[in-house]
Amino acid sequence: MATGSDSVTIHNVAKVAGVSISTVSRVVNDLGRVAPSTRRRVEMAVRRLNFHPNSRAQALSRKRTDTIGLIVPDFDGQYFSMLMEGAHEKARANGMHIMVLKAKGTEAKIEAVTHLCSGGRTDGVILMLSEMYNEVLEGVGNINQPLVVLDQDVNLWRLDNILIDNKLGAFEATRHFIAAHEVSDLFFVGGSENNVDTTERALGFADAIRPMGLDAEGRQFFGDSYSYDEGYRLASERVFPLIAPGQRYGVVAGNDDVACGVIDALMDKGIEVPQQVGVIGFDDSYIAVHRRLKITTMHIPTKEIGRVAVRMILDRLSGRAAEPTKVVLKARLIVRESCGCGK
Amino acid sequence: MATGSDSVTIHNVAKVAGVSISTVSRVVNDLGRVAPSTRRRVEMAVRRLNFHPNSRAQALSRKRTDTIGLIVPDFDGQYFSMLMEGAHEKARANGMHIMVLKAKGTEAKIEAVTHLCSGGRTDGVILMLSEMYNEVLEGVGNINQPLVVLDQDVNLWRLDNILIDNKLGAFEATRHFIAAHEVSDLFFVGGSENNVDTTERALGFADAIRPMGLDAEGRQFFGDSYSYDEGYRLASERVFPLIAPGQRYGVVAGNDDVACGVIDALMDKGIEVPQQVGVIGFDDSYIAVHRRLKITTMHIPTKEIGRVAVRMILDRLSGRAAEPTKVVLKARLIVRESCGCGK
DNA sequence: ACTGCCAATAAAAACCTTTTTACAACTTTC
DNA sequence: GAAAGTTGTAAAAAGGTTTTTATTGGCAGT
Repeated sequence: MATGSDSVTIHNVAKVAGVSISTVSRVVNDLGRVAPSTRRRVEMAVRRLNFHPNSRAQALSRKRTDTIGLIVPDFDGQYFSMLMEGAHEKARANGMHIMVLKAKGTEAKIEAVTHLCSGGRTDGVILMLSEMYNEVLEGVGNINQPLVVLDQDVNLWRLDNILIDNKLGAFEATRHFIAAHEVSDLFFVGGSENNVDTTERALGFADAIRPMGLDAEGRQFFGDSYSYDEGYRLASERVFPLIAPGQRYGVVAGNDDVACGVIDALMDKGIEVPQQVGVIGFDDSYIAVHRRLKITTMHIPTKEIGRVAVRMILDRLSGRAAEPTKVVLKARLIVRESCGCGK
Repeated sequence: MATGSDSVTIHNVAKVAGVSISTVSRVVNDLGRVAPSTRRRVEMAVRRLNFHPNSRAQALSRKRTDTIGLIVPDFDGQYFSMLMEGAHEKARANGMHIMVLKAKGTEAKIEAVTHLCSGGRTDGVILMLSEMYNEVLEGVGNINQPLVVLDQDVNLWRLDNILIDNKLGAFEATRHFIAAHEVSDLFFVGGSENNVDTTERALGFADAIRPMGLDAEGRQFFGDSYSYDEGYRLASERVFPLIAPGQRYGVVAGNDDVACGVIDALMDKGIEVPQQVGVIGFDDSYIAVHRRLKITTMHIPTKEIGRVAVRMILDRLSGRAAEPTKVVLKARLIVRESCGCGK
């Protein structure tokens, strides 16, 4: 059906319709006044020639690419998928596209942002930042495009910013053990102590157990990373020795991977999970519902992060937003089985 | 450090260096002959002004965007992440970018391809196709860009094509039960019977059990979809009644999700997995190693698919490739615990 | 009937490169 | 020492839009 062979330009349409190219442009973009009869003739020509405006020329002329850059440290995991989902949805709904770049480490991130912004490859950039944000943002320097930073509080930099309230999330997870299960003691098993998420979550945990007269000291265990193996190791070596028979305990894990490791380690040691020790994870990742024991976890509204990030860029592009905005999203407790509820 | 305020053009550089813009272009792109002294002056000016060629203008002039479109039906799951990983890696290594589009359903896919190709938003497109490929490819019509189709054999369409040998994969999985475990009977639990992957895998399964004198009839069970719940249901209702005590069985599942469902269902019925019934999954997804019983599964080289897809587009763009190419990649058995090995 | 205004459209400028063509100023070559 | 080739650079064209400015014809007001 389509006539193949590309490159039918606005000039061709103009010639066929017997008008000037500016008239074609006005018809196609639906602006300015055009006589109904002229409009009809142009539309006819557009259809007949199967004209599609050359987006490269449009980009040059309009000084924008209708593209938003999304820079992430990694493609795997629930987080990226959901972020992508939200960002893509919002972007497409506004005629924009998403260009994805992976950048791990400070240097790579600086390079990625610069690469996208400098030549005007994008109209705005969403940057997922983990540690070392100061170095990255310094390296990026004055950017000429809207930049939204995810996951790190970059207050000082006067940038749009989206955060998850990790502290509150961990607080609520811990509170669930205290309020809904009669635990006598609680533990936090995290990822790396250098990871900001972990430290915030640990803080929320500490806040929640304090009213019980418990001190965080000796109840928080950190490892190398957010991983199944670290969870397994920490639970075997640190948590297990503290479990006394006849008592009920709660473990708040740094994320779902760690939670899985913790559960399996305790089970391997002969502890009954969740009857004797309940476990709550973090992130509500895919694995939380794909195990025999469904994991109670804190859901992070990652899709919403993606949506909001794109909205922020759109707002800034359209001049709607004036001041840098910080949006803090709440994590939500999803009660399943591993805490001891239900089953 | 960067002077902010964008829009320093090649003209500015030319003026500062005291040369013409064509000379600047030749220096920046490192082509043609330029006197060493001139080169030095230009490079100096470039650095001083912090000049970055406007990529929009480049795109218009060069008639390419250095962007490859990646159209997928879904963002979640291992498959997308790994595909992205491979495609991004190969693309960036060749100065190209990846623009991601989600399109579910025939109409949406046609629209996505057309949208990307027609206005020259991309230089080539990778299209992940599930069912109904004829409708999609017909709707797309004559395209003016390299198009690589994944996962569906589109031989007739004279397009570049990447496939996984599902039949062989299932054959090997089944053979493993026969060769390494002394099973007396085997079952295949798949997703939907309309899914091409499923039917191919079922075929491989049938081929493998035939030499044992077993017939596929009554040994293959299909459900609505590739899901945990379907696996659980089919295992409870169809497989479990066929299990006799004292015998050893093997189940080849349509994918890892289904495998998980099968395992949990059988365990819930009191069957010993993997001692009495071994299970092998498909896809080597994340969940395969994040359960208590590690799942033996067929690894699909998804990252490689991404790499090869980009390479194909690059080859076609550079005119290296002449004829449409079909690449068939093999799935690989990853032996873990659920088949009965190891543990 | 003339000025002034408005609607509809055309013409031209701008966007910023890359690439082709043109042109000097030197080197060779015979 | 003139014709032919080389080298380094400038000028101009091309790429396809959008947007601004100009132009035309028709019509109302006086």
